[in-house]
Amino acid sequence: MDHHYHQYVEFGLKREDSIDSNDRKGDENNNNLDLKRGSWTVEEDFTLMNHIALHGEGRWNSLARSAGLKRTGKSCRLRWLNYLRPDVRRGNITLEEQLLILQLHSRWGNRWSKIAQYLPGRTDNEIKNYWRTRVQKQAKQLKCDVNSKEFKDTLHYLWIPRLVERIQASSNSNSNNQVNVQQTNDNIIITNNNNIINNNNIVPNMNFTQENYSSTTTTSSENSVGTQISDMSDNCYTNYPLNQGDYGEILISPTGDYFQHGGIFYDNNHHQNMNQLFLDDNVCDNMWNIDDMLFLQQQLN
DNA sequence: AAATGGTTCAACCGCACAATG
DNA sequence: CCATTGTGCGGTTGAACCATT
Repeated sequence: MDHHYHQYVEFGLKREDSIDSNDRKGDENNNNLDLKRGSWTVEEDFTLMNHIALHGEGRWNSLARSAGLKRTGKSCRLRWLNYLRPDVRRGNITLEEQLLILQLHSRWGNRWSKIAQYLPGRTDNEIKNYWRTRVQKQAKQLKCDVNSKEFKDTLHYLWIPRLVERIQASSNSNSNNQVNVQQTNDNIIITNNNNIINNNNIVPNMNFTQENYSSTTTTSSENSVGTQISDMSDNCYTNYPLNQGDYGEILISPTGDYFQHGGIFYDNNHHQNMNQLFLDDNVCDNMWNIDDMLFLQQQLN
């Protein structure tokens, strides 16, 4: 079970790092000695959400000041974009998302924000973390550099086909959206009904040979490199220690129509996206279907 | 039960660039 | 132009969590 809100554990400073030079400049007229760092509290989150709901986002330094937050503008921006923003998706990275990340990274490298543009609701930070904690970890276990040809081959010939296989397998359990995967000498073609996805449109230099692809589709996670490739999709993002109720009980009215903090009530009809932040777990699963992949293909063309 | 080591991910930093005046 | 301020990005950190001993 995934939850939208993680835990709040600290109400004080965790870090006493020096302040970013730009932030220092930006806050010279403020009292930067009061600047707070470290984890955001529930109160701070609602102050920020309140302020943005009323005044919009942007101009983060002045926003931080006028909202009364003892934070840098940068910190407010980051908190909003990576966490509080209503359309931030949380929870498991789906198979389709994993496939996209691998493909787009092979095309653009560490252009996290660019990659994130193609994964709605995912932040560059989250994708970067996924890459570092999952993909780089695999490279480490294979005892090869993440940028080496050896590892890239492993990605292309083993990992990605395995993902495609799993996507196909999961689609087979849904008879309304069956996916077929065919391979040519040059690329993989994913189809559902009359639609076609040609992976060459996504990653021009990613080719799969018949031999490589067929071998991986029949040997599951075993592979010819001699090292076990763990199944990334099974162990990611499983630890969300705080129940959503721990947060929601504070905020959501018994009817679910309003939530409130500090005496300010929010009309669910006008801020339903914010409530969705706490309530909607269902959105997270199967968001990317084959039609979305087709849409992506069109966008990339 | 306690210690230790590994993992995760939110938050930070420094820098580059854009916008503004 | 130049200086200042604001924004965005990629890399890095470290507290909390988890697994193992």
